[in-house]
Amino acid sequence: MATRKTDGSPDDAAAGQPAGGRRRRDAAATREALLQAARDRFMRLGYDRTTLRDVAADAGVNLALIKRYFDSKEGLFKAALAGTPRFLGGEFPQDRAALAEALSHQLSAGAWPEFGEHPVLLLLRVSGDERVDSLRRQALQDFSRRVLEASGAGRDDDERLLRAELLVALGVGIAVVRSTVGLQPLGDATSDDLIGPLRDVVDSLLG
Amino acid sequence: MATRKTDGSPDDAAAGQPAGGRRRRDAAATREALLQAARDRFMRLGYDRTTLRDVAADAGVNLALIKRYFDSKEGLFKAALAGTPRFLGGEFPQDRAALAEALSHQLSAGAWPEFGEHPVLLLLRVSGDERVDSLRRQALQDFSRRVLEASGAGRDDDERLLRAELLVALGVGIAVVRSTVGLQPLGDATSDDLIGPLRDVVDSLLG
DNA sequence: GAACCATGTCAACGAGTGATTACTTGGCGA
DNA sequence: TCGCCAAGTAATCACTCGTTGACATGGTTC
Repeated sequence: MATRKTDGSPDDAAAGQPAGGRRRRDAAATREALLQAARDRFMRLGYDRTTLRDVAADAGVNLALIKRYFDSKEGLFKAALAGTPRFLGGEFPQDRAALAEALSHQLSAGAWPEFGEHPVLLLLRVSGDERVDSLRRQALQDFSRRVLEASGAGRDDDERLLRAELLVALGVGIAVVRSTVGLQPLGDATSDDLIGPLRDVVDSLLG
Repeated sequence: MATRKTDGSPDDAAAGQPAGGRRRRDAAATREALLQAARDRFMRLGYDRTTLRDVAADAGVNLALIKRYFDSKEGLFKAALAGTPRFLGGEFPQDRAALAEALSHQLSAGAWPEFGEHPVLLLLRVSGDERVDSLRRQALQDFSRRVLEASGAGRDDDERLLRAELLVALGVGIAVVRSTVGLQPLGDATSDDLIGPLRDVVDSLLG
């Protein structure tokens, strides 16, 4: 279904090759176009429902080039994972107010326009391959660890650890609920809508 | 892969036929065994990675019987969905303390032993078929609506609605995080571990 | 015991998938 | 201009999946 465009239609715009005159043989641009298409598909559909033919079609590129640049579907998935930006930016907020503020922005509708959905969803998709899945788990645990650190919880404080993880779970849940059910008003909530409740939650969990 | 057991090995124990002497031709038991195996697979692996051959093998039943009893994979999925028990029991708790109490039990590790994972996960799996997915969405929205009612929010109060939905998101997030990442200590948290933090969250969101 | 039908078995199909190979083409350096 | 190699193409293979129809068999009814 959707829009198959195996024809040479010039909508490989995603490539990002700067010059106006688009070249035809550009390995870097091809690779990038594939990556972007792959991230989009993997995030929206998950690993299994994403077919390499569709990714190649989205990127306006021949199927066999996926093997050339990423070797396999698994390789493509790994590369897509690796390109996922760090959540909550480079530095984590260091106090509760800033944390709530950051969360309300990161979790608002329409954040991550270049991803369509919240990139954390990429980390939830089961690939079926244990090597890939462990990579996935590792990334999500790293994320949690940073939230823990930001919350000021020591490694030894089990209760505070649990509370920080509940905050992570809330973020994951928001992204999941929004992507799978159009639950309103949460689905379209802006950062202004979220900041109040999130501040309350952060305070009650980590206060 | 896995354990194919097309032979007549007597591990159709799941069937639940009461008498000790297991009968060989028992439509109801066969149907139930298929349902149970299907729920398990769908919940752990999602719709796509669940193959009918594996479900049939788990149930110790011939593949073609799925068509007989459920007509198609979609039919099997629908039946599995329909059998999902209502979350939070028959009556919703009507005050915040009771709600926190109920949530801590429903979301504790090892609840739902007959499902393995929290059944809400079944509602998050995309099937790819729009008719099935709308069923799925409907079920999850019904669930949210009941939480809203329990929270005492009126339909007109958008902020309270949002706050109740955040509570739903938290529950979903806990189930998802636990199923996809073994995040500790959340992964093994008991209802005793959860009750404190959850009480705080419920109060801060709906208080 | 015979007829009959629900239950269960078997083997195969067609579609779609990831993977792979042999081939063609474009563009750059000498 | 001419090789040469990276970039891109087309075709196909091997395999798994859901689905299907023809067939076997048990057990109930008369």
